[in-house]
Amino acid sequence: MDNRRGEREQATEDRRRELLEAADRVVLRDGPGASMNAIAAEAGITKPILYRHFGDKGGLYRALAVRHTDALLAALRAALDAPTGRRERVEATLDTYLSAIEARPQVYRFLMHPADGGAADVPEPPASGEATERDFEVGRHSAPLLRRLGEELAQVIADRIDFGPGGAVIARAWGHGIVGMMHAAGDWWLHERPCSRAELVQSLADLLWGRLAAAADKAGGPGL
Amino acid sequence: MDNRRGEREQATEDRRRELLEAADRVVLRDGPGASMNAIAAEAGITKPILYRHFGDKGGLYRALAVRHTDALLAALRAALDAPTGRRERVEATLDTYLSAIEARPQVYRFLMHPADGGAADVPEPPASGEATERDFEVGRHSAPLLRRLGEELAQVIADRIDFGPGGAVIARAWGHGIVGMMHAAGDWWLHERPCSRAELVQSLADLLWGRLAAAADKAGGPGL
DNA sequence: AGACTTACGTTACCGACGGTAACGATTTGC
DNA sequence: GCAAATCGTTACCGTCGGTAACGTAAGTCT
Repeated sequence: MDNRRGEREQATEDRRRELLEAADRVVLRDGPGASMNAIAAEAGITKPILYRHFGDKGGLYRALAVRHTDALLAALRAALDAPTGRRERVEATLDTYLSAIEARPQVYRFLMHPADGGAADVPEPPASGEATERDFEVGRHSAPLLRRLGEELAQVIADRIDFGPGGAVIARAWGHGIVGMMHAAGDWWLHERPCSRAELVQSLADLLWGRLAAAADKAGGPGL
Repeated sequence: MDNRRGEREQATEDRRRELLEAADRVVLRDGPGASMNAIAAEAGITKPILYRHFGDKGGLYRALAVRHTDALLAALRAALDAPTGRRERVEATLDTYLSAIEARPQVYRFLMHPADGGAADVPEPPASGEATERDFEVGRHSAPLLRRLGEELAQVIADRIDFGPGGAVIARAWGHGIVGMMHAAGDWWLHERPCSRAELVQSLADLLWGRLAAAADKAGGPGL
């Protein structure tokens, strides 16, 4: 029985995995606007099973997001924990993040970007009208993801940098701020590719290193 | 005739305004999940009129967003153009942004935050199921808004700071990065209110001023 | 004045979506 | 062999964004 029970649980977990992989495929193919029907079809089953496994669409998405996020978080943590100087660590972390979103832009867009129709050939539901454009409700969850990253970074900062009293709040402000900077700059960069990854890393690290304060005013500028 | 024509145009523009105000009311009341039907009802008309005026939901949203965004942009530009020192200007800009989102959090959430149900009493469509949770497709447009802010700031930076050659790209990276920082930190702050506005402004300005590079390691920390 | 255009407004509808109820199979345990 | 639980289905609901078709009042032309 325990045996049986264990086998069952194992089986359902395997099933879950399988469904998640199918969902992954569909989301990567159809973009964030993938419908539950489409996912079910890809998995070779029908909707109610999906709902039995994940409750609702948000549940499925959450499971999907956790999968992808954990890998990214692990990579970032590794970069953050490298035994090098602070500047090198910051650069490595930025580069790790940018590498990740560069390597799997569709995953990135799915996780972070509310909507964009990351599909190659079918940006919108094939025929009929033109834009049912149901999102995957990604927006509902992308913020939590960024928050998670921000809190994580805040923790690292608080652990390593000695602010005075009340430093915890500063560390959190910095954590969220830096994550937001990375996110926004990365999003822009991924979209326009105006420079190499290394150049962006340098620019952002320079910004974080106070180059804004140190930079000279423009010659012919308005004076200040 | 020209007279007539002018009157007509004026009338339709007034109508547009009126509809936008109604939409505004509904969005502020029902949160970003407001439906076209609800907006039409609030305006005392029916859907097709909305569609004739704004094309589709995105059009309505865009018109709504422009209204609110322009004011914010103007305020930010004023702060950015103040005849003070750079640090003061940065602080003033941050403070202006935070003041804006603090003063009208619902508007902010509508513009920037994909979904959250900013409503006070009716977070989700009253009866029936529980979560139809159609967003206002805000996610589709919040990115453009942030992009716009980022480009705007990039322009200011490029105008005022003298990078070497290739400086335009650096300025844009900084512009988007800083806007992202402001956005993420502001979002976190608005949500948790962990400190006063002034404190957050100081923390972020310090971050931008290179305090990360200058800060001392923690005493008992892992060494670096 | 009476026909004609033009804009405004309506009702009624479409297809797709998220989500669920109700009903078969098929395996499991006694 | 037989009940129970599990896996899967079909068929459906309500809501949504969006549109076609139709009516109506007002200004325009002859």
